[in-house]
Amino acid sequence: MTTPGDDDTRRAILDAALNLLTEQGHHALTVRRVAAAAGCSTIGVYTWFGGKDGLVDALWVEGFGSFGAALKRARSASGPLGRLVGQARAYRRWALSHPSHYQLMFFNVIPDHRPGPDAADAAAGAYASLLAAIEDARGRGELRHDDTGTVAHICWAMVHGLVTLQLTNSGPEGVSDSDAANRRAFDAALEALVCGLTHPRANPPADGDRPITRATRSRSV
Amino acid sequence: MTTPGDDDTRRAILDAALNLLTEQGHHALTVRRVAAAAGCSTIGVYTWFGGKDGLVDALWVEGFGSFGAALKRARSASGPLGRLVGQARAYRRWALSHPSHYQLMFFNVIPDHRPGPDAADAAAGAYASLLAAIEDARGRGELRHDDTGTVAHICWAMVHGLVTLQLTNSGPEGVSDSDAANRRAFDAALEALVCGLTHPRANPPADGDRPITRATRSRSV
DNA sequence: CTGTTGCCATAACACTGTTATGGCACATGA
DNA sequence: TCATGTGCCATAACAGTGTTATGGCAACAG
Repeated sequence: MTTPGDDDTRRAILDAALNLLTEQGHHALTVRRVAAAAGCSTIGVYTWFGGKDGLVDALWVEGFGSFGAALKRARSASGPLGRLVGQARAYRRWALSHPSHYQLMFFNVIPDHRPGPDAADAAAGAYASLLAAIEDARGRGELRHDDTGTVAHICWAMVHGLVTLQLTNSGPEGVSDSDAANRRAFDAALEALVCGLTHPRANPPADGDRPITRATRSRSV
Repeated sequence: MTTPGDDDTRRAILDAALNLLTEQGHHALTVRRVAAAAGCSTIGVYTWFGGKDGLVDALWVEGFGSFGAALKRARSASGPLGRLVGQARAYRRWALSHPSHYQLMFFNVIPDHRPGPDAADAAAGAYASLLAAIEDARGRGELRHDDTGTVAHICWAMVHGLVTLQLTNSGPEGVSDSDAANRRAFDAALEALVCGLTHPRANPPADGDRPITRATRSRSV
């Protein structure tokens, strides 16, 4: 790995890739198109990034850097779990502001791409501020649950699911169609989740179902 | 559209595609490979499905048919929103039993694929049973919210987010690594969400943040 | 018998990621 | 100064992708 800054072609390629990603979406992320936009041959992508996977890894690092910084900058909202709620809003704001980048990082949109160690480190850095917010809430006694990892998993899944439904225009009703309706649903979901994570347990868990077994997997749907 | 059953090559192609999808994943869904497995030439995919997009649409119809039937068959769990909880468990069970099919339907994994009308209808059929379960809970007075669409959106987002984190092995902590830990997190999330959707509002919503504006979109991350 | 229609194989096109070949510029050592 | 090597890169090619133009063959209609 060369020190950043001494080679402008590497930066030109990365900028061209970012440009194509945000302007035209992930389907425009072609080695030939990136190289043409950067003003070099396709071989430049291989000398500087090792191939398309390495270029996507660099986009991961850039994306999770910006994403994690946005989470760290998030202001606390009022009410219990205020820091967590502020991060959830910042999460949504970043995802809706960088839809193509978010899909690149979370939607498995590059076929057979597995993030390398640098990309995984960048992702872990973004997760860190979420864990810090939960530890903060735990210190204040606002949380019902003991397990920080479980609470983080639940919060991430909720916000990721909400953002995903809006970005893909899917989901049961036409909520995703309108930005205002989606924001109302987002606030309602946040309120319900905060209520469920802070209230003392009122209804016993209903786990009367049998455990999931992988043996039920069937070939033909 | 020809009537189903009178042409065995169409069925052979569809079966071959299902086989490749479940056995080797979506990256094996190649027109040439599907045709070879079905014992015909690549042109068969075009005469019977109009191309790869049509074949993926047919896989959508098959998948949402099985998925929606599993949701309709879901037994009610005990406790409030019992029918909803039962559907959530059935949702997770189907997704984990058909991971490749679920990714095909929800992960945007086929580049530039937009579902056609048949596929969209099949998806809407799966959503219908969720809406019915929520209407059922509303009739019993178990729900705090009035808007059925919003509640459905929240529930779908929660379960979809949880399933997605497990299928992609992502998320903040190592919860996704262990199947047991993931199931515990799933149950905890369900319990918290049920609590938040049924309890009377205790904590006022904390929406002191400014509304999201699309103008904040920036090109360079 | 003639014409039309439906199904399909062959071969090609444009595109993708990747790499072998080779050339050029520059640094290093004798 | 000259030889050597190293780093960067363009050209062209490879295998693989979705798609389609061409044409052949069988079955049915007039």
